[in-house]
Amino acid sequence: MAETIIPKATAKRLPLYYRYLTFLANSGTTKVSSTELSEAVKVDSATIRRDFSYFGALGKRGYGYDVNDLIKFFKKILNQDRLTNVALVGVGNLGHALLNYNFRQANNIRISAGFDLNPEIAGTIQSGVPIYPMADMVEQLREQQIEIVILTVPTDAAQDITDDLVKAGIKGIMNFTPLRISVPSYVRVQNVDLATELQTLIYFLEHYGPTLKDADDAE
Amino acid sequence: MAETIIPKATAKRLPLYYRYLTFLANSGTTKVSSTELSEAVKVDSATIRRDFSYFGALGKRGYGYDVNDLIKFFKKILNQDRLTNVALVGVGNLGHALLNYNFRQANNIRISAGFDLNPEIAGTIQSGVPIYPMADMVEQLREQQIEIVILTVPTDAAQDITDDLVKAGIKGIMNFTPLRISVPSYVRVQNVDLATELQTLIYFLEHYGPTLKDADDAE
DNA sequence: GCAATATTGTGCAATATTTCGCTTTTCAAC
DNA sequence: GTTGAAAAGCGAAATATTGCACAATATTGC
Ligand SMILES: NC(=O)c1ccc[n+]([C@@H]2O[C@H](COP(=O)([O-])OP(=O)(O)OC[C@H]3O[C@@H](n4cnc5c(N)ncnc54)[C@H](O)[C@@H]3O)[C@@H](O)[C@H]2O)c1
Ligand SMILES: NC(=O)c1ccc[n+]([C@@H]2O[C@H](COP(=O)([O-])OP(=O)(O)OC[C@H]3O[C@@H](n4cnc5c(N)ncnc54)[C@H](O)[C@@H]3O)[C@@H](O)[C@H]2O)c1
Repeated sequence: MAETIIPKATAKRLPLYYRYLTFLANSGTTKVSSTELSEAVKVDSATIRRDFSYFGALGKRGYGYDVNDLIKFFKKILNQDRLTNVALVGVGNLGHALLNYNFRQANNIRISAGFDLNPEIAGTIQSGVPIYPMADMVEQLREQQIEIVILTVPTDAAQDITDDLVKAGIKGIMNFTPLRISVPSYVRVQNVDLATELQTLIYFLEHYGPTLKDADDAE
Repeated sequence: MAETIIPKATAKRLPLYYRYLTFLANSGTTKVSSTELSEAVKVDSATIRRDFSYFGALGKRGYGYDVNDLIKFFKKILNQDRLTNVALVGVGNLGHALLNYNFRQANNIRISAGFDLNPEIAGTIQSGVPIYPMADMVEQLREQQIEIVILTVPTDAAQDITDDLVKAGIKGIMNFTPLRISVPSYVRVQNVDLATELQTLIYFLEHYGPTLKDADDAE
C-alpha cells in the first residue's frame, strides 16, 4: 500500500512539515531551504532532507524546495485532499474541547458525529455536531462509514466501548484514556496520555541536565 | 543529577508502569511478572525488564517483582512523593478541560494557578483554581515558585507568552499549540500536538499494512 | 557563459532502542 | 533437602534513527 516504506519517525513529522509549509504559502513565500524549515519546526536540517528524500528528489540543489510543489505533494500523501470524518465517543470535558476545535481548517478533518451515554447530551447538537446515544453507535458508525474514533470516555468504560468500536469496523482509535486498550492487530491505536506526558516532563526536569534535545511529542 | 542515566525511551514509560502498579496495589495484588505487566501496558516484557534493570535488580528471579517495592521505588524517582504545582496559561476550551481534570489523584500534580487575557475569566476562580490576568503572570509564577506551565493559548500568542514564561524562570512547558516555540536550552518543551497526531494516525492507516506495532504516544 | 554561492541528496558512522536467547536465581512442592 | 518450573538479568545481535560531511548540481550575478 505504501510507495516505498517510510520510517515511522519520518511519518510522524510529515504533518508538522505540512502545516508549516501551508503557513509559508499563506504568507506568500514560494521557496524554502531545509535550514529555514529546520528552525521553524525544530528538526535537524539533515533529517528534513532525509525525510523528503524518501519521496524522491523534491528539491533543487543550490536552491531549496518549492513551497507549492511540496504542499501539492504532501497534500496527497497526507490525505489532505479529501475530508476525513471522525467520530467522538465521550462528550465530556475533553470531548467538548475537541468538538469546539476546528480541525478542518488546517487538517481537513471533521468530527462528524458524537456519542455519549448521558441522556442530557445524547440527542442534542453540540457545536454543530449531532450527539447520538450509545445504543446507536455501532449502527451510526457503520452507516456513516467512519473509520476513526476519538475516545474520551471514563477509563472504566474504555475497553468495553473499544470492543464495540471494533465490531463497528473502526480502523483507528485516538485514545485519550490512560488505559492501554486491547484491539485486534488490524486496528491502530494512538495513545494520548496527557497525565503521563506531564509526569515525563517533570521527570526530565528533575533527572536530566538542562541541555538536552528533543523528548518531544507524546511518543 | 541522575543516578545512572536512563534512556529517554525508558523515562517515557515509567509513568505508565507506575500507574499500572498502583492499580495492581489497589486491587490487592502483591507480585507481578514482566509478562503480566507487558500485557497490561503493551510493552514487550524484555523491554520492561531492561527498563527496570537500569535502576538495579528490583525483581527476584523465578518470582517476579514485588508490587509495593516497585511502587515505593518509582514513587521517589517520579516525584510522586511530593505535590507538584503547575500553572495553566490560557483558560479556553482545552484549558478548561484540563482544569477540571484531577491530575492529583493519580499523579500528585495540581494546577495551582491559571492565567488568561480575557477579563471575564481573569480574577475569577475556576474549578477551585484562581485565574489571574496576564499582567500578573510573571510575578505570580515567581512568587508561587512554579516551574512548569501548561500552555493552551491561541497559536499567535504562544511565542510572546513563552518569552515571558522564560523570564519568569519557568523550566518546563507543556505546549498544546501547534507552534514549535523557541526557548533557551535550559527550558524543556513537551509538545502535545493533537491535530498532528490525528493526522499521523490517518497516515498510518492509509500507508502501512494492518499489522504493525507501536507508533504510540505523541512521540 | 563563467565563477561564486547556495543547498540538496546521501554514504556512512554514531547513537539509540529493541529484542533474542541464555544463564542464573528463586520459589514452591514434594 | 531435592527438584522442577518460573522469571529476572543481561550480553550481544538486530533494528531504527539521527546527524556529519561532502560531492553533485542548480542558481544567480556579472
Ligand atoms: N480532562 C482532561 O484534562 C483529561 C486529562 C487526562 C486524561 N483524561 C482522560 O480522558 C478521558 C475523558 O476525560 P474527561 O475529563 O473528558 O471526562 P468526563 O467525565 O468529563 O467525560 C466523560 C464523558 O463520557 C460519558 N460517558 C460516561 N460513561 C460512558 C459510557 N459508558 N459510554 C459512553 N459515554 C460515557 C460521560 O457522559 C461524559 O460525557 C478520561 O479517561 C480521562 O482519564 C482527561
Ligand atoms: N481545543 C482543542 O481541541 C485543540 C486541539 C488542538 C490544538 N489546540 C490548540 O490549543 C490552543 C488552545 O486551544 P483552545 O481551543 O483552548 O483555544 P481557546 O480560544 O478556546 O482558548 C484560548 C484561551 O486563551 C486566552 N487568550 C487569548 N489570547 C491570550 C493572550 N495573549 N494571553 C493569554 N491568554 C490569551 C483566551 O482568552 C482563551 O481563554 C490553541 O493553540 C489550539 O491551536 C486546541
